[in-house]
Amino acid sequence: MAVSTAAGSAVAGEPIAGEPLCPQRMVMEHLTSRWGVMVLIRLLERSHRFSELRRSISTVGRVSEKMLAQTLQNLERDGLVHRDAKPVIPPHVDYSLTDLGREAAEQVRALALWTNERMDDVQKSRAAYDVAKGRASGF
Amino acid sequence: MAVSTAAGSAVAGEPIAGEPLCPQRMVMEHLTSRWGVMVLIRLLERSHRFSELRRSISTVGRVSEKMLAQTLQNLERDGLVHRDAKPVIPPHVDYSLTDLGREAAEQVRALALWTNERMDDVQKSRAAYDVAKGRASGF
DNA sequence: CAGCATCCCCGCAGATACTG
DNA sequence: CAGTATCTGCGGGGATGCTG
Repeated sequence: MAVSTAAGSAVAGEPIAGEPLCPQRMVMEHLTSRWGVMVLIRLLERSHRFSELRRSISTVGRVSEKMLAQTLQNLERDGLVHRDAKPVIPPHVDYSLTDLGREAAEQVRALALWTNERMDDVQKSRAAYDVAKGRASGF
Repeated sequence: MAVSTAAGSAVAGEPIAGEPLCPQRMVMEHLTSRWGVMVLIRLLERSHRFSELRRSISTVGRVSEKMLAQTLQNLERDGLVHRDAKPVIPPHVDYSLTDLGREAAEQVRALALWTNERMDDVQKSRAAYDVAKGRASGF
């Protein structure tokens, strides 16, 4: 495990760090992230509390609190989600879409719906592709 | 090749591996991946050759050949992109959208266009959020 | 209940080299 | 030209523990 020598970078003439992504790409990432999609779609129906969202989404896959919180923060920062924290004990926080967020959510939902509708075609295409490439699933 | 040392796992009672993502999520990933979006939008105009795509996309950020190839393979496997390899020297490969891919590309483009249109609002929201949180960008 | 801080694994993706 | 193969780093994201 040759730990020493910073090695990497090799020739190096410029920073090794990947470019920071243009701002629009970042919005897209937030909108289409694994849980961003689900959050937006759920909030399109009605506002939800934190753990309400979590349970609701759990039908599709487990969300860690961390990732849900992060997702919500990203969306809030982008002005897509409104966070209403009521100063009571125990804490009660409602999340809802802003007008901007509603627009975004409609787009995202359209894409998600299309994906669901066309899933069969995609699956068939995948199977055909795999067979053609000899990557049999059964072997 | 992904040796994946099962090692550690510490407490673990169940597999450490993250769940494999439902098939629909995988399609979404391909469609909205960093380069997937660009590829679909470019191919919506007209068919492109490999390096044509690469150059065209490079206005937005550098794509490694590896990632472009991978992106195209994913989209091809999902039946969204058609690959036409002409048996000549030097090689000549044309990529174009299938009917299914065209539908997908329209959805993705709509989302991308919305993002561009609303970018100003998002940026303002971000700035306001950062100020409110004390994360001043200048200070 | 709704988070934040910390630790740590493993898989995405860039760089480099080689091929038909 | 249009890819493949191989190595490696870095950071996304899960698990756990603590707080208001």
